[in-house]
Amino acid sequence: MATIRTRFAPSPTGRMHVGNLRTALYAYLIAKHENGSFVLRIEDTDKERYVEGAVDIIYRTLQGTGLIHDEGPDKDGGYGPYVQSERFAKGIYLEYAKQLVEKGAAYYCFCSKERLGTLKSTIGSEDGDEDNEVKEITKYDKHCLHLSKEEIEEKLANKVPFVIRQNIPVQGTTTFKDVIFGEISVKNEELDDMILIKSDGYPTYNFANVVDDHLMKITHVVRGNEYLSSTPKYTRLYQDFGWEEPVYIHCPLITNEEHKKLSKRSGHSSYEDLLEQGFVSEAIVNFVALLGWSPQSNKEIMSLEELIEEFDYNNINKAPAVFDMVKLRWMNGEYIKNMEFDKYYSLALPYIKEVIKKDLDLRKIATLVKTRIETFCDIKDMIDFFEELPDYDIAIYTHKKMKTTAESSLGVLQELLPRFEALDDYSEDNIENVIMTYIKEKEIKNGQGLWPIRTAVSGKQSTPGGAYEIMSIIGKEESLSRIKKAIEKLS
RNA sequence: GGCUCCAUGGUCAAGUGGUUAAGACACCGCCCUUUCACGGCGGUAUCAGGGGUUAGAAUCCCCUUGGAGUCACCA
Repeated sequence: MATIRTRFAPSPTGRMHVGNLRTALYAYLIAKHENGSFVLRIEDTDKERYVEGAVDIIYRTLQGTGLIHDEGPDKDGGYGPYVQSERFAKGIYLEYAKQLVEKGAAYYCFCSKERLGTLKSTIGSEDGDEDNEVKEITKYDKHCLHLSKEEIEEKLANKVPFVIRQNIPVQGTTTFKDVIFGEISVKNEELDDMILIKSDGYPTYNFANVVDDHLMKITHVVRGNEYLSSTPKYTRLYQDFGWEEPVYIHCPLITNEEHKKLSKRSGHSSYEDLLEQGFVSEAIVNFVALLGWSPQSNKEIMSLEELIEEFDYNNINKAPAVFDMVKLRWMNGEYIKNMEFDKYYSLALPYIKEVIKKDLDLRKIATLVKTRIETFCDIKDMIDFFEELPDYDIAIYTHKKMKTTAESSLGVLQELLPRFEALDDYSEDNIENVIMTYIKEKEIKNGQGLWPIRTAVSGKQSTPGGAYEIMSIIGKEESLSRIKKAIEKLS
């Protein structure tokens, strides 16, 4: 069996959306599972949509997720160039398009936009109150197919703008096979004579894709389900060229909560957005891998290596999957909890420093919060009280389960204040000692003694860490000040 | 609207003719506990509907319904 070669072929149009990332991931996993090659190809045939810097984003994303390509613009594997605009410059696409013209499988078309406009027919529900989405549909009428050789020559000589269209037979059906969806047949009459070469000379995505996949010896084409309906046209192209078709793997769509395809516009996250939202790269990859596929073993938390080991594209689901942020959050929390401390600390530090300006033990704060956050962005609201005592309502001193009230709390704080004043070394142990001694003397429940203190020094109903940790972190001066303030409030 | 695809809990999903229909997230309860988390234990909840095929259907076929994708000189 030949070595598997898959490719990831993004367009440099902005950030990497999760659907795109998932496609890249699967392409990578399929190749790596079989020790094959993963190729990166930049599809920049649309100069209108080209975004400056987008290529860098692609590199950074691949780097960040660990989807390392074996070949690409920066790693020549003998099938370059790997950037379509460079391939275009070499005249590759036009050359192949002309081949098809020779064979009668494609033809020059000189129709104006205006004429094309007259071919449009409008569909859509005018009476539908809800979704009266009106669409225009064009099916080209093969008008230029019947131009004589002389007419074509003349127009070309006169520099009449032209495109090259695929000539799809009027009769018969076209069938292709997809690994996930099986055999799919479409009547040829349903297929439009799609444009292969645009009037600016550039190839369309569909054409460039076929030519490049063939030239780069791609064995498995991994792409989103949205391409399923254009695949028959690819099949025709392969057949017209006399090339062997690759194995198609159309991944199920990733949708939003409304079960609609994720798109930039739906305000949904790209990989970069997710990083900004405090997610860990590994968690994103892990989560996305499980959208549409699940391993034989019931494992959910899987490293990229484990994914490579277990991935089997025959087990990919057909149905679209909803991108569930809640579960991503959970998974991210798992990654954070299991993360080695130093790595965690370096990632968490910027978020901590955003709120903590005072000279506090940031490592300690980071530790307290490690098992409590799901994303790094959760840190902020959790630790703000270390920096400054929030304004709080004394109602929070009342806790039924702790058996505390504002009155009982006042008593505890007043009695404890002198002992805290007497204490110099605010280590956790010392503080614990002071408090527990007091609790034993008074023969009260732990909660009765601890709740008022934690509340007083934090001003919050819930906090990461307890009384000892908090006091030890904010130190003597601040602790006393907060307790005094509490006594004042409660009096 | 045409074409194509899809259909197991709220979500991700196992399942491939015989199961008490896994597991995870979420939700609820209990335990642990100085709060909140973490952790542990338990619970609610799924085969869209209708016909077949079969001794037996979540699994095979058909229809209905519902949903999605696509129909560009965008990818």
